[in-house]
Amino acid sequence: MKKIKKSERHQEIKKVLKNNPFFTDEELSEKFGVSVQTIRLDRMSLNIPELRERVKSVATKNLQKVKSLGEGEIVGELIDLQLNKNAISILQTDESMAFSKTKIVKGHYIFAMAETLALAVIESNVALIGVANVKYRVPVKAGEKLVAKAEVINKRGSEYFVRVWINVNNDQVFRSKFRLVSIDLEV
Amino acid sequence: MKKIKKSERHQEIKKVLKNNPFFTDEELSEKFGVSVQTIRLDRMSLNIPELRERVKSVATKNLQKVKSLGEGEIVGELIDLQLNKNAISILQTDESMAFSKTKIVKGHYIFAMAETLALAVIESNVALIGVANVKYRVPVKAGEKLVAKAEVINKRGSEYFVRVWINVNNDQVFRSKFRLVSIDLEV
DNA sequence: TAATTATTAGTACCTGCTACTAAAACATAG
DNA sequence: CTATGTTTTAGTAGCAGGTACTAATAATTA
Repeated sequence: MKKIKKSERHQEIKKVLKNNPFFTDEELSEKFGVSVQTIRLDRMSLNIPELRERVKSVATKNLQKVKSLGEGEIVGELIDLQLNKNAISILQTDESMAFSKTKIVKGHYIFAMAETLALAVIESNVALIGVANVKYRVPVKAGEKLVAKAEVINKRGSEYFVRVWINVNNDQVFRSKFRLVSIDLEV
Repeated sequence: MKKIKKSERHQEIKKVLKNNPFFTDEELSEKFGVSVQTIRLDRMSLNIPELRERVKSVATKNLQKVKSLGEGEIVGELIDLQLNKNAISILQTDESMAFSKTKIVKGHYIFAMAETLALAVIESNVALIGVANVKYRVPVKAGEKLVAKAEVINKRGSEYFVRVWINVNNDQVFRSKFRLVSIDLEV
């Protein structure tokens, strides 16, 4: 490790911790060939919290994200539901859902929103077995608020057909038709 | 807090820490009206690591998850790529991707796999603007290994058409056609 | 009632810090 | 070259949230 200047080391520390927040001060001090105290001073002036706080923050941030895709949850916020008839959900998009260069929301977020709403509108345990007429009409930009509407359009035995539209300000950005079937549970 | 038995407390502790791993032993001891040492013994016999380890594990797990859906990454493992021609990826599914009751893999994982492979096969920066002929043919069970194949079937100006199939043991479980357009970047 | 199981108490030690004081090393200007 | 300021290093005390251990006390059960 060749000797580098304070300002340079500061940049490096920020970079290193950005893509791996799990280094202790001691490990960093070895990495940069300076004392632990120097690393502490560096963190102070860069307003970087201690290891345990960094780890905690990563843990809590992503726990929220995972939970929103978890058991029984729907992607977005369910604001209206008439079982076996129709449902409405909204989803506030942000940059974490988008490609960082283009700021265009990744398609599977939109799809997940539609899918989970389609599942939510049916009361029983269903599995998605078919999707038809899917169309992404215009790209969604990070920050736009999506409104999804689901409508059960047909039921044949244990098979349901659900249509889902997603709009931004009344402009349709997505639409599709889902085919769902009830699943019998053996517990 | 009424007095409960050891076994009952054990179940409760597991449950509590499952949906919030951020409690200290002291907080748990207050919650259950027992001493800190009892909580420690409980954790020992349940093989539950200490707070800091729990936090760290949540953090690393979710950091991986975020990274695997991050910049330029594809869902699954890219095993073959001929730019602008075709690509193959594989994805080992597990229970974390499935509905816990039915063990059926959630549709958006499959969709994300197809979408990211379609994006990967095109060299430039593209946005997904259309999907057609999507079909989930049979449900995928947790544990099954998905093989996705993408093929560029047409190119009109900045617009690409990519077909993606996903198979489990040569049985097709998904197929679709993506429409992608190049994006001009202003940095 | 005795034996067993569960709970509590207490001590020493650990990691990865914070907060602080003070000395040493280095750089730069006059 | 010396004085001044900046940067780095050293060292101490204390904290949170533990581990690992010993030992005593309470509650259950045979």
